[in-house]
This record gives sequence, C-alpha cells and structure tokens, in this order.
Amino acid sequence: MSDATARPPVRRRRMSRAERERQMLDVAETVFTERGYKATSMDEIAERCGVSKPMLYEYFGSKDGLLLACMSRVKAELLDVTQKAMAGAGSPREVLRRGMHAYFGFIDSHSRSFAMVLSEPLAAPPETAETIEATRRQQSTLIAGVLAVFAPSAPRAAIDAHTEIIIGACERLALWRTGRPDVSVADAAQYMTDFCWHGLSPYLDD
Amino acid sequence: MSDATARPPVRRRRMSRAERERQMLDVAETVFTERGYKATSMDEIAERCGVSKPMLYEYFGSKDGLLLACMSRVKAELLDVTQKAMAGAGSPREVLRRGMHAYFGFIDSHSRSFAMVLSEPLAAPPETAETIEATRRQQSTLIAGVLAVFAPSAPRAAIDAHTEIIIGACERLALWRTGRPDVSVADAAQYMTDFCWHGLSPYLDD
DNA sequence: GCAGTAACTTACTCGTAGTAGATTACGCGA
DNA sequence: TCGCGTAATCTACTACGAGTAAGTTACTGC
Repeated sequence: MSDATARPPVRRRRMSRAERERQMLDVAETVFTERGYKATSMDEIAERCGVSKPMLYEYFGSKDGLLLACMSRVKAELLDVTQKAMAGAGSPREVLRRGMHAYFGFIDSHSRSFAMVLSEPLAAPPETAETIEATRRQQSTLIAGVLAVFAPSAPRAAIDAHTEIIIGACERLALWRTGRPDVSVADAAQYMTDFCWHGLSPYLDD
Repeated sequence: MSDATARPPVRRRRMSRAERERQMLDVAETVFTERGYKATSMDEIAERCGVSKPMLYEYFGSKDGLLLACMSRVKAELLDVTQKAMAGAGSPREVLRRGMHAYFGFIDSHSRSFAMVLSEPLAAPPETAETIEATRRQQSTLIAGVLAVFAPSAPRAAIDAHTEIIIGACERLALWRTGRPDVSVADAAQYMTDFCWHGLSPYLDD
C-alpha cells in the first residue's frame, strides 16, 4: 500500500533512447503549440514526459534545440507529404496545385496552431535561426526543382528568387488561413496556383 | 575635480518624456539589431541609454513592449515611404514597381539586419503576436487598397488572399536578399512586379 | 546472482525579467 | 534667490526559468 497512498502510481517506465526521444518530441510539440514557445518551460515539458529536466538537455542540448528538433520533424513530414502529392500529377499546373493542396492540408489538419510556432518563434540566437533557414531550404529545393523543370530557360537567380517568393507567399497564406475558417484548403491552393500561373492579370481590367 | 577623478563625467541629462522615449527607441533598435532579440538584455539597453532599468519598464512595460514599440515605429516609417513612392506613379504596374522598390530600398538602407528582427522575433505571448499582426495589417490595407482599385471586379476574399500572398512574398524576398548582396533593390522589385503581373507564365515553355 | 552500462534523478548556479519604494533634479511662483 | 511640488530617476531587491554537476537506480547479458 506504500505507493498507492503516497503518490498516484505514475507509471515511470524506462524507455529506450529512440522511444523516449519520440515521446519527448510529441509532448514538446503539443506544449509549444498550446502555450507558445516562450511561455513554455522546460520543467513543464519534462514533467509531462514523466521525466526530469536534465533528460531533455541530454537529448536536445537546449530549449532551442528541442524546438528545432520538433520543427525538423514536422517539416520533414510536410516535405514528404508535399512531394508525394506532386508525384502523381500530369501537367505542370496540376503538379503545383496538388503540391499546394497537400501543403495547406497538412498544416490544417496536423497542427493548425503549430503553424504559428513554425513561422514565428525565433527569439533564438542567429545560429538557431540559420538552422531553421536550412530546413526551410529543403522545402525551397523542392520548389526550385519543380521550377527548374518547368522553366529550363530561366536563369538561376530568377529561379531562386521565385522560389523564395512562393515559399513566403505559402507560409503567409497558411498563417492567414488560421484566422479564416471560411477559406478552405482547396481555396488556398487555388489562389496560390492561379497566382503563380498568371499573377494578377486575370483581375486587371485594362 | 570631484567628478573628473571618481567617474568619467557621464552626461546624465534629464530629458522630457518624449525626448527620452525617442532615445530609448533608437538605442533599443540598435541593440536588438546588433545582438538579436533574445540575446539582448534590458540592462544593456538601459546602460547604453545612460539610464536605469526601471525607466524602460516605466516607458514600455516589458521587453516585448519595447520591441513592439521599435517595430511599430519602423513599420510606420516603412508604410509612409512606400505610400509616398506609389503616389507619384501613372500606370498600375508602375505603382506596384515603385512601391516594391521603396519597400526593398527601405529595408536595405535603413537597417538591413533589422529585417531579421522584423520577421522573426516572436517568442512573445500571443497577445504581442496579435499586435504585430495588427501592424502588418496596415501594410496589408495599403496593398489591398491598391488591388481593389486595379481590380474592382475581384471578390473581396480574393483580394484579401492576394494581399497576404504579396506581403508574404515581399517579406521573404527581403529576408533572402540579406544573404544575397548580388541581388539589387531594383532586381528584387522587378522580380516581385513581374511575378505579380504574370506569374510564372513568361518562363514556362509550353 | 552479479557486473556494467545506460537511463534517470536531486539539488544546485546563474542570468535576466520585472518591481517596490526611496530620491533627486528641474521648473516655477513668491 | 529661495523653497516647493512633481516628474524623472535610482538602488536594491524578488522570482523564475535555463542550464549543469555529480550521484543513483534499474535493466541486460554473462
């Protein structure tokens, strides 16, 4: 009866490294999403993992490191989903539309509010910022690849610039959708695709 | 001789509220830019103002508040510059190009690295994030207004969406330019304008 | 059963955001 | 020129959270 009375029998299983790491990432992702990066304390994440703080540091080195790990995982998943969606398409335009649809759909369903964290959180030292940029670059590479295939005649600088333009536009639009439940995933994908294809010209009256 | 020996005669003038506020914002902007948001301590800003920490809190309430005030000021200036640049143009396309040019030019000359702070710093509580969004919305309103004039036939939702797309693209492109000194202000403005006008279609080979 | 190691903990330090309450300098009327 | 009120300012704290050093426990293979 010694444990039943004193403390609720918190099941503190030992876990393998990989198992624990995954669990920590899951918890951290949840808490960061709930509270925001700054308002989250390492102590709280540790507690909700049923583990003590130094464990987190053992695994991720720092609070920034933990956030970074979360983001890397999510971004990798996002990249994968996007890539797969694009694979099945025929026309260039369809490739783009499907990619966009997958992108917005992922952010929407997976963790709508985590999108905030994704696009905002850097209070971080420049080093961390750079790492995040690097992750983003993967996404860029995908887009840039697509553009390069579609437009082999375009100079490199133009491709890079347009890649940044498209990524920025997507991220911002995704963020905006957070407060606009009336705009569906398909709508957003359509807006982006149309805009990429013809810009504003369809709307212009002259 | 009493002050000359003991301590360097730090000129600690008293200032009026408005005067001190401006000075604090100047210093804070500089330090945030130098060190990044997180790595900057309120003590350091206070010291470089020749003032003690509680003064900063008296004026801005919190570290987030101070950052926010900096950003508001810069954004207001940016908005102003952009607006003025657009005023003098004839054709719609020229309006856009001039606006873009002013935008990138401002970020470039005024505080290239502060652009990082502008687009990153939110480790802030949601409330602060919202305030920043509100500031950004001013910029949005400008763009949306322009779009509405150019394309009176477009539905409201489309205008809003395109506004977000354009803002996101601009911010991202500005950030990207930070690491690409070879891309001039004019280049960036041109990329954005062209893309807004016709999207990718000029590059597509089909 | 008994190493040996890998998972895990307790119990700290240190830096920095934020605050309570005393204090000083300046403007202004007599 | 002298006080006197008030606004600007300071000293001296507390609180909390990131990060760490060094020790402790539980599985794993022999």
